Amino acid sequence: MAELTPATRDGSASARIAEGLRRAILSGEHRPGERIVQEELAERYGGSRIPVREALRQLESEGLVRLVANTGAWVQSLTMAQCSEVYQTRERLEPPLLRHSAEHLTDDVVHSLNELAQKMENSEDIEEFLELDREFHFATYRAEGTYVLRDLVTRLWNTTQPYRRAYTSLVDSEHMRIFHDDPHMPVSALRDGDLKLAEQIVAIHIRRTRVNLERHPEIFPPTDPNHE
Amino acid sequence: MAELTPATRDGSASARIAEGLRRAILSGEHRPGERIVQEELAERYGGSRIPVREALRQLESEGLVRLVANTGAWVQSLTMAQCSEVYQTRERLEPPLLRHSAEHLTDDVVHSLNELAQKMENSEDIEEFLELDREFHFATYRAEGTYVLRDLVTRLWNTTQPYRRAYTSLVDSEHMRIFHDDPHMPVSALRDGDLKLAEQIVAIHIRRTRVNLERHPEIFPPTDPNHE
DNA sequence: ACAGGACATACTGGATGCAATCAGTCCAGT
DNA sequence: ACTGGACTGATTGCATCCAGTATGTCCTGT
Repeated sequence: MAELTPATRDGSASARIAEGLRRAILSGEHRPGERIVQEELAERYGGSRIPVREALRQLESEGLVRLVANTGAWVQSLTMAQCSEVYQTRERLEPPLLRHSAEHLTDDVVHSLNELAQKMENSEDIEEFLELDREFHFATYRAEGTYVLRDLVTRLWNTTQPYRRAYTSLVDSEHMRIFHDDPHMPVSALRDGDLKLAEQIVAIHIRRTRVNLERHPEIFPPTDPNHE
Repeated sequence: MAELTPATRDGSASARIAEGLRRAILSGEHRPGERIVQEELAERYGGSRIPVREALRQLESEGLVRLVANTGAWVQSLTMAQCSEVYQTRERLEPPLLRHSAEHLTDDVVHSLNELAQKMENSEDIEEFLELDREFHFATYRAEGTYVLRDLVTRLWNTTQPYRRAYTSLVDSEHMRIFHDDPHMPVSALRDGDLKLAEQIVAIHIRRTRVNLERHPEIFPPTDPNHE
């Protein structure tokens, strides 16, 4: 009986730290390129450096943190090319994910999607908007039987979050946001059962965001190619 | 000058252990569901449990290892559904990756692809075949300017490696391998510059493997849904 | 004044040790 | 005989401590 895998739980300290730091990075509290000092984190989360280091390893593997041996940790920063690559990948993955999910979509979810779309339109605060946007997307991707893909997409979202933030605030300051995307559109398509259309809307949305990001190289670090 | 990210190197011990364990899992030395004991690894790689734990965190994030708090680590095992999902994802990602790469393909690479294809046809040993197959694929994916996507595909390959092994030996024992795939086909397509065809060949190859895997549920763990 | 090198500081990497938790075993009670 | 509970061994999680490395500073020599 020793070889069966029990249900997953998570080691308290290191999991807590990983979660907290991930949230801090995604919320913009730490910005790309910023130095992360182990001891500060340890103190902040009330522990020693050991669980901090484990958390950093995990976040490194998720692409949120960059570790250099004997030197330190930094919040990961992407070049424009890398960011584009992530968006191109999303463009490939999210439409089929949406399709999978849509087949199990309940009226409840459609209703809450509508509510979220409404809130997004009315949102004035960028952080709130980003939060709603994320919630909106993952609400549509909440299918049974898709774990791998959803996890993958989540990671892609996470690594590009800082640039989505920068882009949103840019577009926002140009008072362009409302023209760019109407979140009601995909919901209508889903409600009408027009999956093909919904897929296309998602793909176009992702592509447009990428193209617009590529128009703003000033968002990205100057030269540093920082590949592995 | 303190906020610039230096070039990446890797902490010796924990990186070495992660690499070694990854290789051991991929080579089939450790099989899915097998228990991993920290102290054994520490002794094997000549270190303490600290770097072992960091390595385990990393491999967990890569999907090769499964950690349960206060309980232990196991080599990750996938259900058939999860494995199918990975293959469906690969089917989406590898064709465009191939296209990107093909644009930078040199004659040298095409030549070595041909050699690899030849070796694969002549290979009698399953482990050798798996090794060649992997080398073959990643040789075609060696493009400039695609890091994110290649890394992603590598991880997908890694997590399904044990099942690819089981499948190969199954097909092998049925003397079916030669009918299933001719690695010369995609190379010809690439040499002729027919990217569309090459993409299709890759997609079909992945799909066929998935469908065949789905015909052999005995390869996978019996019930255990082990989601996170 | 400037370049090169030695020193000091700060931080990371890793080892050891201890407390906490889990799994399997044995025993008692029914 | 079988179920339930306490116990023990094994293993993980974490904190403290020490060694190694990198960075920034200061000093010396030209």
